[in-house]
Parts: sequence; structure tokens; C-alpha cells
Amino acid sequence: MAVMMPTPTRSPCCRSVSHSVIFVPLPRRAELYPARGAGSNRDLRRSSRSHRPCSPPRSGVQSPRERHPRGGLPMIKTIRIENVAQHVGEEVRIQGWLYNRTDKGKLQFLQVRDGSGFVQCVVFKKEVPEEVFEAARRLTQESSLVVTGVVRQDDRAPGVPGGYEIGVTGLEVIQLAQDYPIQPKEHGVDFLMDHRHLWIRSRRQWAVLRVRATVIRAIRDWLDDHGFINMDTPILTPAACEGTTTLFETDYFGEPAYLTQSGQLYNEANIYAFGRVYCFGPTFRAEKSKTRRHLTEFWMVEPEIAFCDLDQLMEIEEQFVSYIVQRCLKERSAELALLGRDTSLLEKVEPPFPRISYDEALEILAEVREQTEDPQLKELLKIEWGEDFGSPHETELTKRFDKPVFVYGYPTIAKAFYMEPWPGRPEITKSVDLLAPEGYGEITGGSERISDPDLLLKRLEEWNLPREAFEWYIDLRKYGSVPHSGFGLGVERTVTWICGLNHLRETIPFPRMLKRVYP
RNA sequence: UCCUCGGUAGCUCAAUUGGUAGAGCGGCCGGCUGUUAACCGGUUGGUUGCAGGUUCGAGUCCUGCCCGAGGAGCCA
Repeated sequence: MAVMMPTPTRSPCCRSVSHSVIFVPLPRRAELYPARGAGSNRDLRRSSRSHRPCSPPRSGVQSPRERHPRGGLPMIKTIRIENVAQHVGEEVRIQGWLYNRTDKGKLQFLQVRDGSGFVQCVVFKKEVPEEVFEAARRLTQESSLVVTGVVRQDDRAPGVPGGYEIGVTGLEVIQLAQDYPIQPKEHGVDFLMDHRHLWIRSRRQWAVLRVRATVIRAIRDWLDDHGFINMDTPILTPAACEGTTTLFETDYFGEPAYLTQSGQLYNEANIYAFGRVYCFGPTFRAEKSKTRRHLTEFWMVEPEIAFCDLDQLMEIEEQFVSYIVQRCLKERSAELALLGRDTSLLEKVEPPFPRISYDEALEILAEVREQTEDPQLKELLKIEWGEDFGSPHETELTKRFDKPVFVYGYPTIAKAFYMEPWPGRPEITKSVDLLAPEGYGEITGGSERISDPDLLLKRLEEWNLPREAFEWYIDLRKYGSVPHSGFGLGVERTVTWICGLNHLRETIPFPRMLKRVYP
């Protein structure tokens, strides 16, 4: 108990986290000190317990078993919760935070998370010293702590992975958190977004962001394993890449510069040096989009391939996207289960994907319009040839397929200036979007690029783009021009689809949206 | 930019025709040896988004503004 309470008599030099700081033993001390007196260990030692000199002395909060018979060194191994199954029967140490607690009188259930997972720690009054039980009873949500205890299998134990719990033998409180604002229950979006820096600790957010990390890892692994080389393209750019969307303007030493909306044009230069490349980074759109599918800052991977036509591009995309999905199913099944994601449709995501033309898509939409009795949907699905799809159109189209579907051959007037015209049909382009199923909509957009310098010049003129700004880009068509293609995949939209979320703001740690730049 | 909905305790929400602002959760105190957002008893907690107006009386009606959400457009 004493260790949990404020210690007003301690040295005033202590500027550590709170009044409830107590001595924290160096984690994995045995591993850190393989040979006594090794000089390099001093830094480690200092950094990991810098507040020790002003901390109160260690008290009886720990089990005697934790001490080494000779030097008092802890012998207990510190583990991460994700590996808990490998330590059944062992006494281990967990370093983390209290996610939730259930007080059953003489029994305390502590839900502890350590970043790698969630595990239930059970404290029986009879089995631990009075101080340990009292410390457990006083724990508040999000208090930081070090728990020691014996791992056991128990089907009743919740957690990620579930089915294992820790019978507590010792407990140290690093900081007793005060009035943590987020409860493990329903909250409003505004409140949660204002507390995004804390919200990411919650189970669902933790699961989503771990899936995101796996999506990113899968993206890099697949590309790196298929002859692509990562080329970072500039974030500060002199002009709009595609000329249309609103960009964020910055002051570049007195000249305007813009935050990038795509690295594609630079990648078209890079392929002539490296063959297959990708850039992967943040992308910015100053559009005043106010929907669940838009961020002003989002992450996009953009592969670009020399000697590649539209058909080859679609083959690459379907293999790429399938790999990402399958990798998540394999490595993040626990997180997807926690999110309640029905993975049966994701399991079907394997090549080949269905392919329909823009014209066929219009026919499908006309059919849906005819069949629907909802006047509002009828109105939303109105579309003239030449217009790009809106989100209601995409939603209806994807409902027809249980895999992602390629829609190719978009009208020239609806797409960017650099897209190769369809042979014999100059009114459409060799472009393709990939629409995710279940209404998730566009996750990639790509095309074969114009390789003929004269046609490119003509397009720049037609789009009223200043030739001077594109001289370097035109150069690429003069020195060994080849057919080439590329696409961009939106990371947040992909994660939203894989996780089965209804808003992409949860797929990035700190979303930037029209009305939100805090925190 | 347009359309729709919303803003009441730290959080999630109630509040009849305009008539004493309430509940659950959280916090605090107590009880409980298998809880899964535990449960039970007690207790704490309010400038009803802001500024005006109507009225004996406004959370409620009117005007203006601010903030947020969903959708459209734009886009990945």
C-alpha cells in the first residue's frame, strides 16, 4: 500500500512522472548484463531507470521468488504478451498498462496490454502479499505497471491472444493514472478524435493499426520481391502533377511550392533508370472532401513499370492486392477477429479478378437503375457517358462481384492528360481502376502512359498545361521512350476494406481531415 | 460549396404542450473467488455550444453565429 501512495518525503530532485512512482527493476537485467562490468551496459542501465536515485526503496510488493538467491537479481524473464503461449507454467514478467479491471472482492481481474497483445492477470487475495493485493485493487485504467506471475492456460481468459492468463505473484505500479478519459464503452466520434492520442490504445484501434502495418509490410515485400526498387519522389513539388485537384501551397523561399498529390511523373523518369520502381509516402489533397473515404493527408504506394501495357498492369495489380490481403489473413487473424471482420470474402481474393469495361459498367448501372424502386438511388445512379463514377456508382458496381473488380477504358475527358488512348477508340483511355467489394470502392487507379512525344505535347495543349513545367517530362519521350504503365494504391482505403470499417479515419494513427488537424 | 442531422454532468444519452434538469457509465466509499464494457448498495457530479429575442417562466419557441457528424460534388 505504501508504495502506491504519494511519498511527500522524497527528494525534491525527483521530476519523474508522478507521485506514485516506485522503484522499477531493470527489465531483463540478466540479459542486459551477460558479463559483469561490461562498459557499454552503463548507458542502458542509466537510461532505463534514470529516476532511480529519487525513488523510494523497493518494498515488499514483489514475490520473494523474483529475487536471485545470491545477488537479488531478478531471474524472471520479461516476455511480450503476444508470446504468452510459449511460457505456460513459467513465471514471467509483463510490462504494460492496465486496460481494464474487474473487482470481485477477494479476486481482481486485471486486463493488461503491452502493445503486443492483451492478457488477463488474476490476483487472488490469498495468494499474494497484502501490499500486492491492495496495489491491484487500487489500479486505475491506463496505469503503467510491471506484473510478474505464472502463465496458465484457461479458456475463460479474454485477450489477444485469448485463452491464457497470468496468476499474479508480484505487481509494481510505475504510475497510477488519474482520470483517464476514454472508457471501454461507446463514445462519440468527436470526443474520440479529440483524444486520438489516447484512443489508439483502445483494442479496436490497436487492431486496425496493426493491420495497417502489415499492409505496408506486405506492399514493400511484394514489390521488393518482384523486381521493383523503391524510389522516393519529392513531397515538395513545383506544380500540380495532374493539373486538376486543389493542392496545399507552401512558401518555398518566396516561390510557391505544393505538397505532392502523386509521385507518378517522377516515377516515369525513374523507370528509365531502374525498370520497375515504386514510391511510397504521404500524399496531400486540399480538396474540401467531407466523407468517410477522404483524408487530406494519406499514404499511397505508386508502382511504375517499363515495358508494360494495360493487360500486364492488371495482372500485376491482382497479384499484388491478393498478396496483401492473404498476408493480412495469415498474420493478423487475431486482429481481424477482434474487429469482427467476416473474412470469408477476403479469402476469395486471389487472381484473376473480374474485368469489365467502362461501357459495360454503364450498362450494369442502367440495369440497376431500372430495377430499383428507391427513387433516391435512381437519382444518385444517374450518369452520362463521359462522366467518372461517383461513390454511389462504385458501391452498386462492387455489389455485383465478390472479388475486387477492374473497370477499364475510362473516357479520355474524365481522366488525366498522360493516359494512353485506346487503339482505334481515341475517346477512351487505357486506364483501369480497381474497386474493392462490399461497397468499399476504388482502391487503385492506374493506366498505361502516353509514350509518344507528339501525342503528349498535343494533350498538354488540350489540357491547357504549361509546357515549360513539363519539359523534363517530355524529355522522357525523346530518349528511348517505351510503353509503360503504373498505378497508385491508397493505403487507408485498402486497410478500411480489409478491416471492414465504415470510415477510413481509423486506419491512420493521426488522421488529417477537412475539419481536423489536432492532435 | 450544397443538402440533412446534431451540440444537455468527465463520457453515452433522457427531459411530455414552454412549468423543480435526470439516468447509466466513470470517480469516490462499501460488498462479492471467475469477471469478459461484471454485478449490487451508497455517494459525487450542470454557465443545457455562444449571443440576442419572445414569455410570468426557455434545455424546449424565434433570429444570428460557432462547432461537429453523415451524404453530394471532387478524388485514392
